[in-house]
Amino acid sequence: MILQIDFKAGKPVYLQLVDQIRYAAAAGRLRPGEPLPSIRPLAEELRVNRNTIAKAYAELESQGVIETLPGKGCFLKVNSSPFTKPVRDKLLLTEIDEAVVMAHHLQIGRDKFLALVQERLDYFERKSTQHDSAE
Amino acid sequence: MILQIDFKAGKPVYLQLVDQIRYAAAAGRLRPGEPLPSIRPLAEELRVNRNTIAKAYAELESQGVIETLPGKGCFLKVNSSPFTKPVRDKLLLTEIDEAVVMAHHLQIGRDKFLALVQERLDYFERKSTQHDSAE
DNA sequence: TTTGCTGTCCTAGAACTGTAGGACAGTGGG
DNA sequence: CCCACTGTCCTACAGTTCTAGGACAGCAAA
Repeated sequence: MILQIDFKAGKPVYLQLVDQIRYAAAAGRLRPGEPLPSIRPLAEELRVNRNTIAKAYAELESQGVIETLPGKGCFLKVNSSPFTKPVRDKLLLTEIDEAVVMAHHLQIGRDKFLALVQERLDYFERKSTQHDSAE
Repeated sequence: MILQIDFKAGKPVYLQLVDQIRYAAAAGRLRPGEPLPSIRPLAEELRVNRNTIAKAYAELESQGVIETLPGKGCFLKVNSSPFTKPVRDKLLLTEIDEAVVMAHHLQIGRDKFLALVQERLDYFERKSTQHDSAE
């Protein structure tokens, strides 16, 4: 887990961490069951308060991405997504709609949009299978 | 333009308006060149300060979605997107990646994801052509 | 010009958010 | 048990954000 934060990015540090960890999990760079860096050492390394890391982990836990074993640490969840199917569908639909609306305003056509989507799906799929076999 | 705001949604009012207008434009419910509701009447109707509406419009203008003609009002832009191609690509890619990462964590597979994307593309396309011809 | 509309700038206060430090609770090896 | 580690809760404060009201500038019809 290589985590980097940008203090002058405008974006809150804890959200930068949330995004990076979500992304890393989707790319297979962080695998189910694997432990996340523990809060205090990571806080020291990144030069932030431990509660900033704790807040990121709490957010990830509420999203069902990680789980906390009291006294042991935080781990990437094996079976992600604690939400019901309708809730999951709604969450995803919102994201998809945002992308589709964005494409409209950027005047990017259906074909190019679909090509980009497939490209990114390939990218994440390739990455995660790489990490499954080798690494 | 039917705009509705939810004061207990947690989301800032001006952002609710930005989203609704972007969405309406993408769905063809608001067409290029068409005027937006003027600030003061809309503010009164929605029971918010005029600056809240003004802030939403300012944000939309900075996104290249609408334009302001001094003394006349705000109108949906005809040729949207004042950004360069690399910037547009990066903006869209960010949105797409968010959706793809979300799908991963919701354990929604590639096929269902692609089906949903196409469904939403169809939805917006259909809506906007409906509004082009009829109504 | 006057009137009434359009959006805009400036300022201010209330509310919220992000970050931080102290004290506490669960776990496991010596 | 005791110590060193794990994460958590509580409180606090600085900074930002959101919303709001007053005064101002551009446009157009009477």
